[in-house]
Amino acid sequence: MTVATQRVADHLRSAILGGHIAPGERVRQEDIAQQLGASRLPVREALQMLAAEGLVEHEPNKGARVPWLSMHEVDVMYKMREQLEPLALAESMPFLTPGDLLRLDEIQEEIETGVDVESFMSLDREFHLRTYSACGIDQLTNAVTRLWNSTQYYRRAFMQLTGPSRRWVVNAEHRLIIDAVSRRDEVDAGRFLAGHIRRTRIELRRHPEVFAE
Amino acid sequence: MTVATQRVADHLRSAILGGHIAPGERVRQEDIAQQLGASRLPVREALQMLAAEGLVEHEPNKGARVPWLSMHEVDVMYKMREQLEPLALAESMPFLTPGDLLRLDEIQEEIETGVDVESFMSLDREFHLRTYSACGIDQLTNAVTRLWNSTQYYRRAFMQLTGPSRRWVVNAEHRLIIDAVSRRDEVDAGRFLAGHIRRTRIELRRHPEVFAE
DNA sequence: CTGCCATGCATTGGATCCAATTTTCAACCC
DNA sequence: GGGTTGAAAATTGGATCCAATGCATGGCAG
Repeated sequence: MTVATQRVADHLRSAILGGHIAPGERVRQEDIAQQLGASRLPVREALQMLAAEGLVEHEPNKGARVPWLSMHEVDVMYKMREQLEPLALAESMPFLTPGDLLRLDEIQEEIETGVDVESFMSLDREFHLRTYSACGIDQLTNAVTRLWNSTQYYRRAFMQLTGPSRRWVVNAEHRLIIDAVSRRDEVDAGRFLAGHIRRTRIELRRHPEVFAE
Repeated sequence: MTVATQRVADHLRSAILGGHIAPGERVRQEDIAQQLGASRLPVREALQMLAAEGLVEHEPNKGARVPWLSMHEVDVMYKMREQLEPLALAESMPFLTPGDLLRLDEIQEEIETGVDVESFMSLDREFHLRTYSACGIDQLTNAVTRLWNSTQYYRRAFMQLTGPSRRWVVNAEHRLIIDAVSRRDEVDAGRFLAGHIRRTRIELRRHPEVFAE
């Protein structure tokens, strides 16, 4: 079961995260199967996984499609991030090596060179998620990753809309977080991280045109 | 796909939550299929869903089994609950009807009659989860429900071990929460709820014999 | 008697096939 | 001309079948 199913699930996940399958769009089993040279069966199993992750919706006899999220839904998901990510960072803190800290710095330096939207999205994602994975608690990292995945489309739409104008705020916040993590100050780190997420949420709310309805 | 798969998934979920399939136990596809009078295919798809929910682990060519959780994992999951459930309650608060509040009171009264472990588990679950579902944000209620599901086995083992001795603490905390919710005081309600979960977590940590290793 | 290897059984992984439902599109009636 | 109804095509749901992998038992050699 697993090998083909896993391949298909990974493919579909990155297709959705990459914006190649947009909200509202239907995912036909046969299409994906041919595209990957597999039968429909692994595709169906992969779709069940993605449905459980919230990346697709499944209606009986109608198939799978990527769901639209309302602004309110995304807003609440950002509030969830605001609660969970400081916890994830605190749980990871004891396991972060000097090498991890160096990598954080590298990522941030690259972000500050003023990369394009796609590169920024990928680097920003790594900046946050790689840090959390050190805690080793799958249930926690999975929950956070799911929140990132489900909201990725709207984050991209927002950034394409606003451009890199307020990128300097992100940089300042990231630097504060890096600094606190380096000092192993989990209270400060959590505070800065929560503030960072909170500010992003508020800014996102200023652009309702990104969402459904 | 969905009707049979959903049936199988629901069946397996309640079998695991009911303790009829314990951690470490293997879930054979053929067994479940015969048990429900279906073919193996819906079973396989249901197992993918449960795997994504964390209720089973899937190893290639070896099949699915219910995973053991370490004390540390459960501890972190309780910390996640401590973060998420106050948020869920706050988001639900505006949508709670007088009827909902009445139901909360009913449940708590029944708990206070001194029911057995199984009834308590079910009533306690309803007390918490039904409240949150009013918020209407699937991503939030699902996340919380998953945390309850994954830790249910250890909660039951803990209660069977300690008996109803400290049930009065739960009752007092529930009453505080009900009262705050009735007053529509989301700050107090969140505080009491977080404290309730936190105390449970600490007490659970006193019984390492419940966990793996 | 013990440890290793091989053969056979059980279980899972994947593909193909058929039935059921939905969707599309066109003809027809108002 | 627009809306409704019908049938055909497309798509999904479910079952059966075959291959591949893992596990256990038993035989053989040391």
